[in-house]
Amino acid sequence: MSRQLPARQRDVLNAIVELSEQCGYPPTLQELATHLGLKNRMTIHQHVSALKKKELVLWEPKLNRSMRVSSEGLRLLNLDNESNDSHLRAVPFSEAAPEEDAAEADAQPVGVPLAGRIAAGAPIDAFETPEFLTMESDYAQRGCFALEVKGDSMIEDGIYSGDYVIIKPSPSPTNGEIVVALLEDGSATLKRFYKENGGFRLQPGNSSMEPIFVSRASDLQIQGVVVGLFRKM
Amino acid sequence: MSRQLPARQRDVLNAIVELSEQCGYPPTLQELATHLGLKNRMTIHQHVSALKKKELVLWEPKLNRSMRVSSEGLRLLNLDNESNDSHLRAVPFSEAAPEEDAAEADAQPVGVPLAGRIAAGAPIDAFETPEFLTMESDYAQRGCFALEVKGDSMIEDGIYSGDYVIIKPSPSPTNGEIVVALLEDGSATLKRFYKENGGFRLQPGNSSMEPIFVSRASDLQIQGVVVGLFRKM
DNA sequence: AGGGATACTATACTTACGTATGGGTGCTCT
DNA sequence: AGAGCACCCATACGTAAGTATAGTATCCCT
Repeated sequence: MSRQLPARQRDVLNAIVELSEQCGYPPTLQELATHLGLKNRMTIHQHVSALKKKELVLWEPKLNRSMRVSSEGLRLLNLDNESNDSHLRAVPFSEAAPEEDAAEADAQPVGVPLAGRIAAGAPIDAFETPEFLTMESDYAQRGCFALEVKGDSMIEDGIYSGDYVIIKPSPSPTNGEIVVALLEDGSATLKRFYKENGGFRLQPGNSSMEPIFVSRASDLQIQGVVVGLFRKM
Repeated sequence: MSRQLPARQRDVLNAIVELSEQCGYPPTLQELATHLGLKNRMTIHQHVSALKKKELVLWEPKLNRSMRVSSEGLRLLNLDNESNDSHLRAVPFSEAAPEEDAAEADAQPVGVPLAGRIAAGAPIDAFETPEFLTMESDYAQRGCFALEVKGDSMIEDGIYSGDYVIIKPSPSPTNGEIVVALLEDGSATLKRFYKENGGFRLQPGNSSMEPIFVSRASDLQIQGVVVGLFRKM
């Protein structure tokens, strides 16, 4: 098992993600240091170097703000935030950094310009709502992952084969949510989740398919709930 | 009309977008300069300052790589790339920059980790496909915008009310594509586009609705074609 | 003809970023 | 006890980035 990341390195990884998300661009070593309450950049330099060697972080030497968390790095964070929910945020000694985070000021979402609303028959408010539609900014950096859908089990909910569903890891969904369920035989499906009569019902969104009933919780493992859907056309 | 952006400023705006996209982080003034074939950063500094004053660019003074194109800036680029297709790429004097772009090397997409494929009944390849699902990185920075859908005109194509469609501006779609059509009466709809018999047919994806026929091209304006769909759940 | 906007250049200063060097403490393992 | 790791610190250096100042050339406008 190649996993066994030192606690502080995971904190750093987390901080990179957080700061990148907040500012729209990756942090510098100094910003990371003050964010984590450290007095010296060199400490961060060592940690990030270690993370780079493990290929959890992409980092061009000598290049300002070139840090990015790799695919593996993000997945590792997902897993950790899931299983280890009692873990404290970060910030080792001083709970709040003494001076305010300079980087924390100008948070602004990155996204696709949201031009307006298109109604069937009604006029379009062309370019009147200058907002952003944020997609991966909301999900990518924090806990979520994507799955490609194969099959028609949720077609009546507008989830088609070939779509991508965004999954937020959550072992205990509420009734009616669409979940990724891992069954006892090792198969995984996308179904609507209902807890009832002491058991569970997994309801497909396809009237030609039958619901699945699971009585024992140990036979059912919920990987997460669907929080978004994306389709390339 | 507040629009009338000097040609070179739009080039700079474009370059910011391109380089950001390529590297995953915003460029420096120097990188922009060499990318545009300029010998001195100061030129870029002036242009970006102008862009900042017009609020087309967000830029923290003295902060490395803190440039970002604003909402207005992106929209402006969309419009320009659309209407002014004869415009040359950039690069004023020397067509190709003499030295290779240092920033151009390590392009790597940013996105949601794509964990695997979920099949109805088949086992999930849990965490075996370490790729990324890129969403706004593919669209945001280059020409596309989003619209929120209201109505059921495309429900049989899995586009529901409340979804967001990603639109790529394109005045001349090919048959069968889903387009945003602006009709002569000022209304806008989402329909499938067919050019036939010298006229146009706009086919809803809803069998309880009738297609719209338009005979004169001047009565129909295509805002763009749907290249993606996004749903928050 | 003059004013102004656009566009580019050169030189030089200041700062902050990345990095090298050299320590320090506490823990675990053998 | 010593080796090794995780974790932190301070100092110092080279360089690249942002910026201030100053100057040139072209074009358009009234």
